[in-house]
Amino acid sequence: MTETKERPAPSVRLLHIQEAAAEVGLTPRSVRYYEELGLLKPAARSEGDYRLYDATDVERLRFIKGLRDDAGFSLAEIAKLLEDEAAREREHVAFHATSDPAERQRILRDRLARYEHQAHMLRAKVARLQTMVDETEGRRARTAARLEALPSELAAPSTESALPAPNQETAR
Amino acid sequence: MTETKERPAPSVRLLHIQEAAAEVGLTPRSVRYYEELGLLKPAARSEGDYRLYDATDVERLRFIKGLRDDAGFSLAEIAKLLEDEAAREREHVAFHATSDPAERQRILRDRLARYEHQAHMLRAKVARLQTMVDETEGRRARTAARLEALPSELAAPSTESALPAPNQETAR
DNA sequence: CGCAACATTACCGTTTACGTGAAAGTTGAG
DNA sequence: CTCAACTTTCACGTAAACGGTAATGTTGCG
Repeated sequence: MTETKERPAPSVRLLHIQEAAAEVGLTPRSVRYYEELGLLKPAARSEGDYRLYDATDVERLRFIKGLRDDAGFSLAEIAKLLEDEAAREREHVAFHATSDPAERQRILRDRLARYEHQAHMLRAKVARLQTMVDETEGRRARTAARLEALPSELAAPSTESALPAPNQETAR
Repeated sequence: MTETKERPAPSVRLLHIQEAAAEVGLTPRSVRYYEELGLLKPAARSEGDYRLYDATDVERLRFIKGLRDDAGFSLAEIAKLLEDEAAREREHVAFHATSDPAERQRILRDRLARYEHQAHMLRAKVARLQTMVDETEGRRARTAARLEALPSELAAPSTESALPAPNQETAR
């Protein structure tokens, strides 16, 4: 690899908003909107006030998108789920800054509680969704069974065709 | 249970819109809106044009609500999932009307295909959601581990009593 | 019957989650 | 240094999913 330039700090690749957004399948507008709602804050700003995103920002965006698309949460609900996470993340710095073990414990417990809450909500949603899958699966199975049972009737054309439609018109 | 009245036709209990809506946790307004979008049609209308819902209507409403709340589908997506189901349900009548086994088979196969499609979509969503649960669970586990690993310098008289955060859920 | 409670259609208002410019400034490859 | 491409904030526009209200008609219990 020929270095055309020195690479003093390749450690932190900061992305412009379009790159970050594209990375997770969002538009810059949405990302700004999420920031407006307090869902995240770019790791930094350039000299000219351009938003600059790091890896954790991108992951956070991905998580947000998952909550929205896959879990179907509203942005307001997502905001609650991540509520003070931003503020707490600032305290993550405080974690390393403090030497007080009680303080460290408090911070970690807070974080733990949040994750447990998130996992709980998600699992509840998975459970309800699974119920729907099962129901649909049940309907499918019953229909499949009826289809299986059809051939026998193929032999006997009219078993009970004397069933006049009790209601319903063909309107829509 | 003594019958205070004759029960000439207890077979089909038809509900007014408010009863049907309440049954599944919706508002009459939403139910009318869903009808406007073509998601369902009341089984009948009263003499004065009141909407009247039967059991299958209620089940359909419940399914719609599940798709919206639990699966997070938009009403447009739900419309697609149930798309011709309404039309096909009309054909369900045709199923009993026809004596043509080939026709019956076609109808059932159509129905089967729809259920399979629905189950497929739901399972895909469950899978993605499960991934999110796992990720969150992973973060939780790592945080828990770090908490465990905290130096037992807890000898320091912390201001807070060391009661393990009562993880209370306010979920409905 | 009488009438309170509920229903119907029609229409306007609201919130959410962005899209779409406009005007002005910033970046960075060449 | 230039200049196209990108970004900023501000502001207005919009589709989706209903909520509310009005004007009017329907039900059904007493």
